[in-house]
Amino acid sequence: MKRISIKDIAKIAGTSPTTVSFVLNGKAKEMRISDAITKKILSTTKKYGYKPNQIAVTLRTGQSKIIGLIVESVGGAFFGALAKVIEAEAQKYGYRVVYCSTENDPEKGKEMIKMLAHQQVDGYIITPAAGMKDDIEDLIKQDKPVVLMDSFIPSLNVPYVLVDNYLGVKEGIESLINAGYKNIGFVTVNLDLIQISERLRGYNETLKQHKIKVDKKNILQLSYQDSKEQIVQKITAFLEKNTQLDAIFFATNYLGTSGLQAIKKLRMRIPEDIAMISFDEHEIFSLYPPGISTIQQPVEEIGSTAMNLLLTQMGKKEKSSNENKIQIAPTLINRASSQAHN
Amino acid sequence: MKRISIKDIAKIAGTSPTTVSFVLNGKAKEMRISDAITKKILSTTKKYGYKPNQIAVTLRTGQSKIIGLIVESVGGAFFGALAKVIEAEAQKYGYRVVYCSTENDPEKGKEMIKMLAHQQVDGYIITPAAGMKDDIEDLIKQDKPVVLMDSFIPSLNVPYVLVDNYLGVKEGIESLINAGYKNIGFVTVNLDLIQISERLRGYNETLKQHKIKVDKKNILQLSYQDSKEQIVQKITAFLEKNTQLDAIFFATNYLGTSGLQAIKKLRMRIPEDIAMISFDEHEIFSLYPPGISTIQQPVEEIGSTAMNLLLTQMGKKEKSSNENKIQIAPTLINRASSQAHN
DNA sequence: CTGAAAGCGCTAACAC
DNA sequence: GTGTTAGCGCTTTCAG
Repeated sequence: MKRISIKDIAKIAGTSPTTVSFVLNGKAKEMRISDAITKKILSTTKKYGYKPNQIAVTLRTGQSKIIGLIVESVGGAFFGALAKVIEAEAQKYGYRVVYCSTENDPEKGKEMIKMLAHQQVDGYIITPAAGMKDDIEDLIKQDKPVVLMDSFIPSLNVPYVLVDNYLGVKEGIESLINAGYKNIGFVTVNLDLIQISERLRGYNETLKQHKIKVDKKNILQLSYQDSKEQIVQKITAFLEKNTQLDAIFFATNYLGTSGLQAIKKLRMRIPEDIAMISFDEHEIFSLYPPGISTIQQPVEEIGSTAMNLLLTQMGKKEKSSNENKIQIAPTLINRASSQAHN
Repeated sequence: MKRISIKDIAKIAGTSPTTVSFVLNGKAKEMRISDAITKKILSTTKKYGYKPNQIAVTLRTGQSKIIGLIVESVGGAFFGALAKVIEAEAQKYGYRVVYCSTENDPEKGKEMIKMLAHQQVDGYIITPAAGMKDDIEDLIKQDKPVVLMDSFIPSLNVPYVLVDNYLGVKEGIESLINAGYKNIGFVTVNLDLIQISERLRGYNETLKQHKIKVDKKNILQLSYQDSKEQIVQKITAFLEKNTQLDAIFFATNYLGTSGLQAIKKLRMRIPEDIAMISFDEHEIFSLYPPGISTIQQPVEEIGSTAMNLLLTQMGKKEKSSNENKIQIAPTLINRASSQAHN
């Protein structure tokens, strides 16, 4: 059973491919095709379940109606929520979305960009890693619409949207300070990404603003290469050594869940022995006793903003603002893990 | 900056598109193209970074080299792990994977199939929902390779791979019985899917095999429509009413995590007040005190098996076995939540 | 050994 | 109002 083509439809309806094409693309009015033939075409396409071959359409028009979404990882709760809102928004404008993950490997990221380019993708939403700069630049040179998300590349003049990482950490640290915690540790990772360095900056500067001396040994910087077990191991050692800590801030949710394991292993109580806040939400944090405070990213807003920036670039949507470098304020979810306990 | 085409390369290398195509597709030897011109072509393609336009290739060859993966949800840990192994396997054979999610909505599932079909996808791996039968049948009629995963449609003769749901529940229930639990509850959902009904069958039959009377009021069947809050609410009520229960089995991981919340709300201790096992792994289960036992699906094996079945159908891989309806045994992860406590 | 040319299914300028 | 036709970029048959 071979697929039916526009020619077949034309033949059956006793007309030409042109007319069929016009009718199907809603240009019947414009081209003043007669009602009779319009109806005839519509009914035969319906009857035979004809749908245009998108590949041919793409080749002919140069428009694939596909948007490429390159994220760090397609596992993960962040991606799940994001995909949903981006897909919904895209659909409104007749676009589809294809997902790719880089697993934080710049090589893989570059490859994904190339692959999407060969597939003639119309626009890109990218969570950029360090090594991807040149490839993103190439896209720009080719006039391909690009939006960066969750991070950005300072030297590149490309629209982006991300959470205000500095502000998020600041709010978290201040809430700990206000609850009476004095020795706040910070666990982060050695990724050379804006969002990570902004979080560290949030920690350092907030402490300074509150006249608290920043002590290097209160900061643990893990390697991205570390396995989950290694991370737990290192956090455990860190907590054992730094008994002066009465609170700890984790810069990402996977650090936070690893931290939870370490704390559990040490049989420390939260927040009595150590208070805790993690960046990024995770189902575990709401469930794990006594409830872990988090800095929640407004995922939906990030997704829809990214999509809007992209659609604007593609000329599908009115510019809603001249701003195209956007930081969105996160929300501090206050659970028991960061409360005072006197 | 327009993209460079095969014609341009031919012109620059002083040859014809044909020759370039042959060289690029590794047919230089076969066609006995001279070494000199082969080298010339290779160097110019490299120099200009030429890559064939996949859209044109697809149109011409009818092969998109893309596999469509339709799953229930692209959030979720199951999907994350699955995507990774499927993508890796696909890449070995020069295929790409595009993901779609149905969110358990048959309408959306049908739409996704159609969409992939218009994109000329070469093969499908589908997690089928009830309403998708006709569309899957259409695919078969069009000789499109299809593999079902995680579930199957009994009336359809299509290769599939899924975990042995019956066996998984059986092992879990037996481990509870062996630990001395007598009144084992079962929480499930009203989805009309093979894997769900098999899990219930596992519960019913295992009890019977151990001469335990199956009591209807020990079974809670939730609606798929229920929100997370409603589910927690209903499980809470169920536990409050059925105080005779000393253990409970959750048929899926989202039921399990909801159950955890209910148990937490009721301040019941695990396993002292109630023992627990959940189908499907989830990060929470390893972390939540005292550790929740689970029936773990061998995600990697399911993914690679599905991929193998598909590649075999597409004639890309030797048949490794004549069996194409495959059930894989799950693993019982024994944590403290299902241990005896006397 | 290499190249000309047809054609995959569709759109759209241009005819009539 | 409707049809003819020329490509989009590529592969592949067939003819040199």
